[in-house]
Amino acid sequence: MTAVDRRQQILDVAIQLFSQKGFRGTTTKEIALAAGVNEAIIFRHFATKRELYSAIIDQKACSMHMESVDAEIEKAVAQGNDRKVFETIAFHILSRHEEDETFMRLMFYSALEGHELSDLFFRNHVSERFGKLATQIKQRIAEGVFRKVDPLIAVRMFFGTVMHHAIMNRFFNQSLGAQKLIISNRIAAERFTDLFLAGITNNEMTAHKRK
Amino acid sequence: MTAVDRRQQILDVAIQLFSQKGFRGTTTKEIALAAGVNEAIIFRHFATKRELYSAIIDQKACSMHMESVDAEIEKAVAQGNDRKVFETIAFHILSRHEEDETFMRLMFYSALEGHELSDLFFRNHVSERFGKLATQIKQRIAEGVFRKVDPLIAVRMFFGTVMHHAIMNRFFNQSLGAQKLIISNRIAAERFTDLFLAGITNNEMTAHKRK
DNA sequence: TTTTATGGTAAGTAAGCACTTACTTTTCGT
DNA sequence: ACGAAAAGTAAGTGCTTACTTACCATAAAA
Repeated sequence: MTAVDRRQQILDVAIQLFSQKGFRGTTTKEIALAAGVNEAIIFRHFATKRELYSAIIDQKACSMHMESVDAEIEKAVAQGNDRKVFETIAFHILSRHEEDETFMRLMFYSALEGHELSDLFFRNHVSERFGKLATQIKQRIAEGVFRKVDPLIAVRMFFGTVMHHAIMNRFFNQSLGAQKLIISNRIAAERFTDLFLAGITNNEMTAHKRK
Repeated sequence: MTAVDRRQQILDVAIQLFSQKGFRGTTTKEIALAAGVNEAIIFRHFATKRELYSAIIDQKACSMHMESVDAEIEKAVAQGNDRKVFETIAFHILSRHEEDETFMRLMFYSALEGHELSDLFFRNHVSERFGKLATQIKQRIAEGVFRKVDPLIAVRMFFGTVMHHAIMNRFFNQSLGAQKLIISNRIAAERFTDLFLAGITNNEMTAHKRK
C-alpha cells in the first residue's frame, strides 16, 4: 500500500474512533489495530497524536462543500418562496447529520474538550449561514411579509428547532419512551417550517389582503 | 474532617472535574489533588472511579427537585395563560443551565461516552415534561385555541429552540462573530414564546372572535 | 549487482493510569 | 485515660499510554 493511501486510511479510521470515543478516549494502539498496521506506522505519517487530529480538522473543514444546497436556497430566495427556503435548510441539516454520524459527535467532543474544530466550523460555516438567513428575514420584514421580530432570534429559533431534533434523534430518542418522535426528515422539515412560518408571518397583511 | 463531609467534598470536586474533562479525561490523582487529600482517600470512600461516577449520578438525579417551577407551570396552566406557561418553562431551562455550568457538560459527556446519566435524566425528567406539555397542547387544540398540529412536533420545536439557545450560549457564542446573540434569559424566554405562540395559535378563531 | 529510499514490524521506553498495601495519626465513646 | 475505629499518608502494584529505536523487505535507481 502506498504512503498516501495508508495515510488516508489511518485518517479515516481515526475519524471514526475519535468520533466514537473522543480524542482523549482514543489510543494510538486502537487506531493502529483498526487500520491493521503497526502502531509505529501512525507515527511515521503523523508526528504526534495531536497532529493526526489536526489533519482530521483540515480534511473535515475542506470536505464541507455545500455549494449545491446553497444554490438551491439562493434559488428559493430569488423565487420569494419562503417555505422552500426554510424547508431546504432544515432538510439539509437533518439529512447531513443522519448520513454522517461522526460529524456531530466530533463537534461535541471538540466543544467539550476545547479543540479548535468546532470553533472553526462555527466561524467558517454556521456564522455565515446565520447571517444570510438573518438578512433574508430582515428583507421579508421590510417587505411586510414577516412580522417585526428580531431576525437573530428568529434564526436561532429555526436552527435551534432543527438542530435539537437532529441531536435528539442521534443521542436521546431512545430515552424518551412515549415521547419518542419518529418521522422522516422530509416530514420534520415540513412541519418545523410550517410552525415557524406561521409564527413569523405577518397576519395583519394577510387579513388585509383578504378584505 | 468527618467522613460524610469528606465524601461530599470529593463528590463536589469530581463533579467539577468530570464536567470539565469528562469521565475518561479526569484522573483520580487530579481529583485527589483538587480535594487536597491523598489519592488513597478517594478509594476509601468509593471502591472504584466508576462508583464515584455513580454517586454523582445519584446526587445529580436527587438534586433535581423542580417542584417550585412545576407548581408555577401548573398554576399558569390552570389560569389558561399559555404565554406564562411557555415563558416559565423557557426561563427556567435557560437560567438553570446558566447557573449550573457543570450540568450541560456532564450531560453531553455522558451521552458521548455512553454512561447512564443522560439516559436517566431524559427518562426521569425530560420525557415526563415533554409528555405533560404535549398533553397541554393537545388540550388547547381540542379547545380550538391552538391550530391542529402534531403536539410532539410543537413540543420538540419549543424545547429545541430553548435548549439550542442554552447550548449556543455555553459552547459556541464566541465563534459566531456578528451573529452572536446577547440577550437576557428573561427577554429570550419572552421572544421565543412570542414566536412559538404566534405559530401555534389558531388565527381563524381569533379572527372569528374579532367579528 | 549494489545502493538507497520506502513501507513495514517487534520490542522497547518513560511517564501516567486506576488501584493497593502497610503504616501512622486523630477522634471519641466508655 | 484508653482501646478501637476512623481518617489520613507514602510508596508502591501491574497495566496502559504516547512515542522510539533498531531492524527487515521490497523495489527502483546507479
